[in-house]
Amino acid sequence: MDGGRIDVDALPGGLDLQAAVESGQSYLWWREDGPTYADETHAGSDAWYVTTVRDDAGTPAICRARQTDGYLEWTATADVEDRLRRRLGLADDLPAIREATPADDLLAAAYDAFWGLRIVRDPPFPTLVTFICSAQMRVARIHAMQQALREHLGSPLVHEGETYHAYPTPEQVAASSEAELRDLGLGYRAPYVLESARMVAAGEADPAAARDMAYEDARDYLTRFVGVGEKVADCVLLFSLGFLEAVPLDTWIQGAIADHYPDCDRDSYAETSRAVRERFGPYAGYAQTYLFHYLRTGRAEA
DNA sequence: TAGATACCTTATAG
DNA sequence: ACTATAAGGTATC
Repeated sequence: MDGGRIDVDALPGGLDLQAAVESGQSYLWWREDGPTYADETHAGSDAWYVTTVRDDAGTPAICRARQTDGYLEWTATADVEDRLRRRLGLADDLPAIREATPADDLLAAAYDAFWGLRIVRDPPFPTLVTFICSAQMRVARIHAMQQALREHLGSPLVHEGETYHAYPTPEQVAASSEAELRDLGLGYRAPYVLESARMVAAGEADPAAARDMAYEDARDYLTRFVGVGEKVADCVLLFSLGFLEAVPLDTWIQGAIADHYPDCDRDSYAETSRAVRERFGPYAGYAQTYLFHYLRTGRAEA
């Protein structure tokens, strides 16, 4: 039994834990008090969220965390503070990031609506699988798929008398079968997840290897995994590997570009991506994440 | 190298 | 009830 707490007011820009883990960038946390994403309009939640983390040796641990009374507090089966800080992007200087990004009314409104939302640094393999699963899916179902993968393929762990399941390793997923993954609701993504997991387990490719590459090389590298195109590759770069300039061009963001930033709208993904990065700068991914959450939650009605 | 189409499954709209 | 449509796209032809 371990745990601790952090004064979120001491962080530059504070923290909005709920926004961080329920804004569609991470699917690796779940609420204890009910279905995650069940009510996407709820605000100010101090609910407990649970996830699993692994140390450098691959040993899994449980971490329960919540934000309340100005603190981020947690209990865990091991000392997870350093990993938790990294996972939640607590070192990011939000005011400096916002200041460095060219302002406009829409982006300003998105920043104001969810100030404290931080970009996560989730582990590479689970992030890869998550966003392979995300094709043509709603966020609530993407999350449900990850829970199914945990419960059916992951190793059990006990914390405070409760049994949890670690996110499955590449080996555990690779040892599964397409039929089994289809039964978990992955649909046509099942063979993609299976083959990509096999590639990682066999040492043929490693999503973490992209971390040391130049941005566009890293994006290109990740597309060698099955089921990974430019958009999913950008999600892994932004939400796992710390490439804050990566801008996943999904349907929501493409719509926003067409409506609000038509000068960035080009013929191909690669060219639009480049135009968006030139306009918003090295933290374009932060702008993407705030805009996506703002648009998707319907706060932009006016 | 660009463009069109199929794809699992579920929730929601009509 | 029953059908059409869309959901954080990608692979294939």
